[in-house]
Amino acid sequence: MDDMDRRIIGLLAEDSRRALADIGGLVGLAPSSVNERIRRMVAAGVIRRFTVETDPSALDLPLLVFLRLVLRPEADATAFRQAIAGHPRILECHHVTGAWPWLIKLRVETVAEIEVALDQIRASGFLGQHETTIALSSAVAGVFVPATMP
Amino acid sequence: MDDMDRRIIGLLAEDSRRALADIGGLVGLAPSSVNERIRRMVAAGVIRRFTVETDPSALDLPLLVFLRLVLRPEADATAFRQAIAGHPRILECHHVTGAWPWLIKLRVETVAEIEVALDQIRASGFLGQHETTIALSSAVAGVFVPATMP
DNA sequence: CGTGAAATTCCTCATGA
DNA sequence: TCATGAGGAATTTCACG
Repeated sequence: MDDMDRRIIGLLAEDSRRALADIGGLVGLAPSSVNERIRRMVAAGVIRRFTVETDPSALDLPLLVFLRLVLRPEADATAFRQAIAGHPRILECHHVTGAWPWLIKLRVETVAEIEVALDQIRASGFLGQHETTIALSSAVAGVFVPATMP
Repeated sequence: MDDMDRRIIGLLAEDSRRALADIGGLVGLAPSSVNERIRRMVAAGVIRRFTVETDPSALDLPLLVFLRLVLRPEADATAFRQAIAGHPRILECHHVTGAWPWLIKLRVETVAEIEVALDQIRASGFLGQHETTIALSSAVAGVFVPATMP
């Protein structure tokens, strides 16, 4: 991971379909050298995957929702992690500092779907107190990559 | 945006370097038809860009931080949006429901950088009360796409 | 670790159904 | 809207500096 690698990553983030020759021209390397660096970064896990950023509304997920919650006292955090992993609407779930130890970010099609998601989380049996926050607009929207179906 | 388009997007999200022939084989379409659908989705803005997902730690941004804040009463929300747009560490900034109207997500290299970022936001002159939350671990990490340099 | 050229694979585009 | 096929690019590989 030297500076050259970082420049290549920046260019790929902008447009990962760029030709190796183009990238090479911009960073001052032969196409095959660029190719070799990309191959290494993929192998090292620096690059996790080549993907597409999409418009969430076009995929019928216009609502961005944050859930902050505490688990029930007897809950097993490991089991909770597994219970929510793989939920198609949950984009992120973090264990965080503060009074509400869990922060979940999800995207849904309608407000009704918020309740459905909450019920599904509740079904794990670990849900304690919780708080729902809805995004009204976004000054910086973030990158949306659709879930991959299994 | 029919179901065929959705399947193609799912496959591209998984690996956007897949050959058109592969995708066509999986969804039952000729390579040129897949190409045409992708071209249309890019033109329509359904696909925003082809990009790469990376490991934030490998790019020296291991710390995930959430800021919740209120603006000062006299603050102009539009000016605030512009002030934070383009900040390299701010991945997301949403106007949300609830007692803390703004939610910012950022990635930084060290805890010291949290304070730097806060000071930069404060420099806009709009920052009121605020609360910092640090992610300890992530059950669902989310997708990290590095910022593109201007 | 980087290069350049050969060999392969892929994309593009015009045409027709 | 989709499929076919030819021509032109791009990627990949590899022997060498």
